[in-house]
Amino acid sequence: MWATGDMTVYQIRSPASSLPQGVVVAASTNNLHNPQVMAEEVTRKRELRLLKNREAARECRKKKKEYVKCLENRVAVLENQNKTLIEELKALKDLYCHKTD
DNA sequence: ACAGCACCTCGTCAGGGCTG
DNA sequence: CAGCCCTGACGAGGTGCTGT
Repeated sequence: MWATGDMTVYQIRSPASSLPQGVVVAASTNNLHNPQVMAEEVTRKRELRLLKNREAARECRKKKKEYVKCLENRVAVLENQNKTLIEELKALKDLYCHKTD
């Protein structure tokens, strides 16, 4: 998504390092041997990834909250329907009893 | 007033699933 | 298969309540 232009891209997966999550390291061919530029790039990528994940987590929680609210509404609707049906059944039973008397 | 507890929110990590 | 997104799990910090 945010990998750019003529960068060559590779990946480091090292849980014990200071980069616990998978970090995509990208280097232009120009800066391949410049450690400082490489380090800055790593930091930038990590911050970007954390920012995106932060927002994704917010969105995920929001979505979950809405889902739960939706389920609660549905429960309320079904409870009302159930109540109505029980009353209807009761009325029909009463009617039937008086008919057979 | 304070400690202890339960509960909530948020950021981060890990890992699975999807897509080009 | 790499890169990305989504989401469960976890820990940290904040808040309100309750017993002492």
